[in-house]
Amino acid sequence: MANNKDLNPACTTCIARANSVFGVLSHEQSHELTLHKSCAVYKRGQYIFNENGFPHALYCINQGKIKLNTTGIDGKEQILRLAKTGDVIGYRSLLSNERYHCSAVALEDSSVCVIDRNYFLEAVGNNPKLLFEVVRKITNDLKKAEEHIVSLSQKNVRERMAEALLFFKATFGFAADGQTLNVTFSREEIADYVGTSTESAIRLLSEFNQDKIIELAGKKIKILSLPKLIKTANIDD
Amino acid sequence: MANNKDLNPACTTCIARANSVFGVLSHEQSHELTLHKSCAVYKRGQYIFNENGFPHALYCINQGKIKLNTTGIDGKEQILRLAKTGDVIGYRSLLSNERYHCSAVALEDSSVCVIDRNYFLEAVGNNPKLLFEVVRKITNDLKKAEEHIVSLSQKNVRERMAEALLFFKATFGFAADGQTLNVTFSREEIADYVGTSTESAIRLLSEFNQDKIIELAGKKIKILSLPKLIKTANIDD
DNA sequence: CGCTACCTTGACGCGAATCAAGCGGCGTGG
DNA sequence: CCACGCCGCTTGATTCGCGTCAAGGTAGCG
Repeated sequence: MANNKDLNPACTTCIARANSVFGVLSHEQSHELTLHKSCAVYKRGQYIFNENGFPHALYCINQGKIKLNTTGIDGKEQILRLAKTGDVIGYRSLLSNERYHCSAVALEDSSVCVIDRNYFLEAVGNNPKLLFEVVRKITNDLKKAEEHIVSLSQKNVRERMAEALLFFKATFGFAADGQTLNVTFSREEIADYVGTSTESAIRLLSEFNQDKIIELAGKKIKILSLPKLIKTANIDD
Repeated sequence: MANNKDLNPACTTCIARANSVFGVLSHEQSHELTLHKSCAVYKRGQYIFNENGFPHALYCINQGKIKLNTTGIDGKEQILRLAKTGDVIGYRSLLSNERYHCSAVALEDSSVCVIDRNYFLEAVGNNPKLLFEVVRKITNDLKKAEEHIVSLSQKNVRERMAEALLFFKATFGFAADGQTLNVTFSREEIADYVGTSTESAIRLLSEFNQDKIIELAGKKIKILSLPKLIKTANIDD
């Protein structure tokens, strides 16, 4: 499924851990965590886990970007969440003890730590602080999902496209130039987040380009005017 | 805000508790819970809590039906979740320690137990079983929200209306006749769940009525053919 | 160098929102 | 007790956003 590199970075010195839910672990606990995980590398497009599969592990992104998506009508994909370095994925299904209801796919070559299921469940059972961290993550996911519901219900595609770009920026930030989104999607993937057709996504992006809101260079998207983008997204109050 | 009735039912003998997250409490713990809550009655349309307010309590529905909704563009409402007897509401904001991002409104006259915030937070901190119950609830909310996202993205209004009726049935069940939905909404409320205009909701309901999928009698909705409804909802696999 | 996958643009048609008008029931007050 | 007014429901006409189909163009890769 994925190339298993020899290197297995230690959680104690992992830069990603600080921003992750495991930031609350003591040095000793981090060391123990290292003993119960292994690290794997996934190339762009490879699956970390699969819709309908049983969860056997928790995944912590050591370095990279992941999308969580699900297959809807006629095989059309819907991107539900995005994850970056330091994020964990797969906790929802682990905690609810269900099959995955979405798949995790690498958006770029990524190295991901695979944490043993039973170890994780024991760890959260014994460490309320850690469990609360995970709970905070899930409540945040729920909040974002419900905001997405309102957008899909009440906004038009143009507004949702602007929102999507703002969401990508909030999640992955900018590249070194401080303007270009630090992530690349195919047009279809953007459509899969916005909830529209690929053609409409393309049309809107090139409209934004003409309106000098963004600047396109292949898959690179440079945001020229954040205020214009916010206004286009019709974000109130 | 609400008429505070004198009666304060004991959690130890509460029928609703069995189906609620508090089902895992011991007799003694239930008794302690009784000491940290009070019961209030809300009439149809009254607010239990309000968007943007600070959470001071957890609410457990002793008897009744509640909708959780949020205000979007131009004041248009979006129904995000529904709750019935035995359900708790307000846990998301309590656990994430944020303001409410939606309001809770009584769909019918309801009696609701108000559980002290600090007591609840202590209780889940000391009782991993209870916390896991709440986590299971949130993960389920997240799953349903994400399914709703896919529907809003990929299905047309007709399919979503059929899904909505199925969802109402799954949540509140049937009345004594085994066919009529055990809940009544205004046409506008139905539209607020489906994510459409009131007029479209009305048109679709009367189409379903003509197609003998449902039968309308005022706000009562009788489901004549569950299979037809499922087919109309275009539920795959 | 050619194939494939992705991107782009145009034309067309339908679904559904919006606007507008009328109906019916219910509560209130004269 | 009836009249009035308000609110929710219903239906029709019109408009237009956006999805779909179709036809290239382009870039990366074997």
